Amino acid sequence: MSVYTPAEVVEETGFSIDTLRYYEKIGLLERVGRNAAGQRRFSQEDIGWLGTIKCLRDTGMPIAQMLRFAELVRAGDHTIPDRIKLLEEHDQQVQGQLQNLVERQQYIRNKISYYRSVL
Amino acid sequence: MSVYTPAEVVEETGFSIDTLRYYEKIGLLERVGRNAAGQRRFSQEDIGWLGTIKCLRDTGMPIAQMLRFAELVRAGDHTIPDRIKLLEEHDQQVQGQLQNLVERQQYIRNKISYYRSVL
DNA sequence: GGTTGACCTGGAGTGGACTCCAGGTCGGAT
DNA sequence: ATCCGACCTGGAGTCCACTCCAGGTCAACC
Repeated sequence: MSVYTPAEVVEETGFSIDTLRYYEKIGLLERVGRNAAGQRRFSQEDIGWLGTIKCLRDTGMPIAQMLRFAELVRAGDHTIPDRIKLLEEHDQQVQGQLQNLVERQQYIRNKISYYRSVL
Repeated sequence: MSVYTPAEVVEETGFSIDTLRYYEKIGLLERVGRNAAGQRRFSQEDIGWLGTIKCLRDTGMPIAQMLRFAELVRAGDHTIPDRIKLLEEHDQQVQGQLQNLVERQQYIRNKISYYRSVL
């Protein structure tokens, strides 16, 4: 049952230590365990959860919604249908981002082509 | 040579009137023409530029960089190579976003599948 | 036994991009 | 005439997601 120091978690997750503390403060991360000196020692589970958080965050989910998701996770297995719903909505949202991005990228590329053509 | 009222531009571009004023204030939009009463009357060119702005903004370009681009455009045709460079860098950046999004989406979908499997 | 360096806390500050507000001007409809 | 709605200005306020700071603890290496 390995534990991780803050520095290791920073290394592994890409979150800054300030962000980790912030996430704990707002309850996105449940109270992390401490050693005798009061320093954080993250569990394997924490790391896993942070991976999920990172994925949701990097796909543009606002913190408020991640908090809702965190609450569902904590509330137990009976919330799984709600979690599916939340993730599916987010997936739709990501799908929209993707479509939008592809379209816009085309516009940018056309613009570049145009610029090239007038050189 | 048609002109557009603020309300029409809001309608056409999707920017709010406050955002339009803000963009003009910071110089992202060149001083827009006014009628006798001092009200804005946007030109066809303004609309075109706003389309470009919208595309760049919606693909995540920060305002500071859009400002640099605006300056290049204003500086004349000799900056076209620089504009190409800027847009290509941005295109790369968009490409990165896309790849990232696709990967993360897979993770989310796997998570959904997992949740479905435990129901 | 003194100096690092990694960590702690609560709370303040930052940056980016808007968004809102008070107080005012027009021109047209009732 | 007056009322309304669309617009104006300069400047203040908001929101989000961090990020930084001051002042402190602890363990370990030299």
